[in-house]
Amino acid sequence: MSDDDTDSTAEPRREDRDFDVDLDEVVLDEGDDEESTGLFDDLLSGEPIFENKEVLRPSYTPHELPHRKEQINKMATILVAALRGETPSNILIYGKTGTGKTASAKFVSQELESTSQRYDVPCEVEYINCEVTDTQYRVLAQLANKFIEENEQYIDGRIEELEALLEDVEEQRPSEVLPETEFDSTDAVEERIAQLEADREEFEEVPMTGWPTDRVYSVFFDAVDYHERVVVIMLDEIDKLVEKSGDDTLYNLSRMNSELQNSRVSIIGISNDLKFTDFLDPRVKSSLGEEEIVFPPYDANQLRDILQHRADVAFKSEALTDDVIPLCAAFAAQEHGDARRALDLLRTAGELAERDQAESVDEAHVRKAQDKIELDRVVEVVRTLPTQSKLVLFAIISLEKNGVHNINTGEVYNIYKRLCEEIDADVLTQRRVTDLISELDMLGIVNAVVVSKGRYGRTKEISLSVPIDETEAVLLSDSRLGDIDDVQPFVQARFDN
DNA sequence: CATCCACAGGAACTTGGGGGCA
DNA sequence: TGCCCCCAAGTTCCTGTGGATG
Repeated sequence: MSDDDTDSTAEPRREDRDFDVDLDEVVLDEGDDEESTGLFDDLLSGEPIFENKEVLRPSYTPHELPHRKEQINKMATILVAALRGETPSNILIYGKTGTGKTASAKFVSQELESTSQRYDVPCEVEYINCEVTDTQYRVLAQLANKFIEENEQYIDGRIEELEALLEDVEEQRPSEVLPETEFDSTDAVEERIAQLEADREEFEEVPMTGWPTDRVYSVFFDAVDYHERVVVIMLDEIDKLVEKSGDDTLYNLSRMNSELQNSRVSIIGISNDLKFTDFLDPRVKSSLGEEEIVFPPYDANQLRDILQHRADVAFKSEALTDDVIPLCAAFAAQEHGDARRALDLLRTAGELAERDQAESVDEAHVRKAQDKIELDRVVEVVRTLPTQSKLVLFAIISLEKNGVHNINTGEVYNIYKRLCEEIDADVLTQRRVTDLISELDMLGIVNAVVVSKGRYGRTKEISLSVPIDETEAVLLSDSRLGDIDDVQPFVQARFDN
């Protein structure tokens, strides 16, 4: 469902990053428009490099996950309990971005669900990405709505069965058919159908907001408990949830089992952060961490394997020169063994080669891809920043442009205030601005270190960690910041003081 | 060695906008 | 309509602090 397009285990990456590829492609038609035909012919005639680009996209879930057999088997051994109708232990999965946590977990849960259908054991897996759904209310609401949907399907299924049963009864004698079922008369069957229909009417969709949380919880609880089954709740990026809204959600989920009548709940938590359990209530911690599985980063050799696997499908044969895959693997291995990054790199390199109408992808394309990915990321992050953060960033850039290095909070705040007045924006307090600076730091746009300068106080030393001109251009393209004429006077004023 | 700067950053609170419900 | 809830962003008030300086 909608999960697949939000499955990123990585940093915020709100949209697909292809948006600016289109921009570049538009530029292509400036040069060669002598003929009205030929625009696309040229592009088509070049031997295409890709055979099937889809398998390189982050959203693609492979059928095979090299070098993850051990972890997958461990998950499977824990989860078979569900197929025996028992409650599986809760699982905590650790691993950095791009180590295949989500892919493996999704793979296992797909297998689990399909096996459970074959053996006719009621078992369901629900996936929630806590980076998107990051409050207790939203998690519960989303789960409640999913289970309500499930229940409606379940009821429809039951009603169908029962109606078929009634038909059988009409054809044969009730005494021959009914004894094999739980019913002793056709009336009882009809009653049950009416009951089910009434139940279905009672299900109430949980609204996005408005209800008290405990009401959402009880709707969710009833929905889960409606019929017998084992429910596995998969919480991706669980550390984000704990960070933002505490461990109440996890506490509620983990104590559910003791109150459920018909069903059993088991939780799979997926985390980037090894230490996030430190903030948990000890009870939650012990119940959640019954089983722990660690996904170590891939090393360069493993990455090479993975890339090779996919490249065989993704590219035409001979489309890659020999050093492309090792190089992609090496770059990604430097980024804590991030397979997603490696695949991104390979795909982007291929796209660049395609655009150059090159015969094959070579080392230079990979290096260009490396730069492009980083720049795209920065552009996207900066572009989608809230106005206030943009102003703060702009203040930092202005200082940097005027040769001020090791900028401190006070300086940023002063420039920021002037910028706000200039474009008639609300001026935030310094307290808030320090938070905004910290956020920029976490996004990797600036680098902020707290230093003590003795008598001259304690402050953050801030420096820009992205290309200055490109970033400035992105900021100025914002409709509100576009009005700023020249920053010199502001910064100059600083020196006058 | 104490002092004291210039903030960092935690906690509680407010504001305003999403909504439900009787 | 008035009262309830949830949430993000922001404010107010506050205590804490590393180390050059007097």
